[in-house]
Amino acid sequence: MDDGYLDALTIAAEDRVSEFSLKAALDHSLKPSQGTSTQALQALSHFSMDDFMPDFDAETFDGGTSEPAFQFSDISHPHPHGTVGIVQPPPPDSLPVQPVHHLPEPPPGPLTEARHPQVVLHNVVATFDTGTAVDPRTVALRYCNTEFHPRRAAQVIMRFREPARATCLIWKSGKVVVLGTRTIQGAKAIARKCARILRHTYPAVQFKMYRVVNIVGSFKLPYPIQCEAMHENLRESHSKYDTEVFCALRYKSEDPAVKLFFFPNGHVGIVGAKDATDLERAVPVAQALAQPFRLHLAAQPDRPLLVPRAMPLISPYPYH
DNA sequence: CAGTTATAAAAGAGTG
DNA sequence: CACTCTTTTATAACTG
Repeated sequence: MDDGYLDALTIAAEDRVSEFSLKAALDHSLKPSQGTSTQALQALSHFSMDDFMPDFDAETFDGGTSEPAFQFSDISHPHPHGTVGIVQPPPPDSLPVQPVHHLPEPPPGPLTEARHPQVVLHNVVATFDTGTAVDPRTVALRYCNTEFHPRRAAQVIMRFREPARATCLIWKSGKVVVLGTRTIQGAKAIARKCARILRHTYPAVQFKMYRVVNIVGSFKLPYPIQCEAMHENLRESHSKYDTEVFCALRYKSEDPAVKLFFFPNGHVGIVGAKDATDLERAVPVAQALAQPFRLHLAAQPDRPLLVPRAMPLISPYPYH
């Protein structure tokens, strides 16, 4: 590690430029012999953390003037399908977030929770095309909070401060993958933010072909499940249950086209959803599949319970 | 406590 | 040409 590198790191720390970005730039793009530590620092120091990740403002963002493709309607207005029955996970150290939109009035009865388990959205994956060739190395050099390991992968990783761990993967073709947001609208906001940031360097950057490709969510059934018995009752092509490998029953749903994970404690994971409707429709499907195999601990004490090998149910549940 | 197991999805370079 | 890798995310049992 040469002196120029250490100097650059020191000054970078003072300038609030991230160390790993500078390090990546030096390691993968620049040679100390060329005196490029200073060069890299100069390039990076043009951008402070706030320049790089300004708070999103739907009113001023991109103005919506130069490119008709930029529409803010989906940010300022609810999703066409709404987010009925879907809530965001509560932020740490705060009260649970209530659903944004109105839920239909639940039918009377004690099983309200069982009839309307609330799906929590955990991750959204989306893609878009800037329509312009991008040099990953240049992007890694120009912006802080980017990561580029050309020997490991071809894309530049651009991480965002808000929401936490929101990430964009940028390829030299100009195509971008957006990851890590917990709302469908948030993914598009990050995508647009990425496009705007790239436009600093590549003025021709557009925002084309945006689409959500995958949504991950989960919900809790109010009873434990006999996964072994459930698996035996399902078509072999659609159900996989091998506790030696993974402790959940994996179910391939066709409508909606998602993968469901049934955990013995009643947690159900949903992956592969394309929109909020897929998540909503997965709930009754999962309920119908699991209901006949819920554990009735107090009902039949004489019958031995089918206990999954890898996950013994230790504590009794208050369901009869 | 971190990593492994499994899952979807996109991108594209790299490997067999 | 078909995979693998990389990234994100929840879920939970198990290993080091």
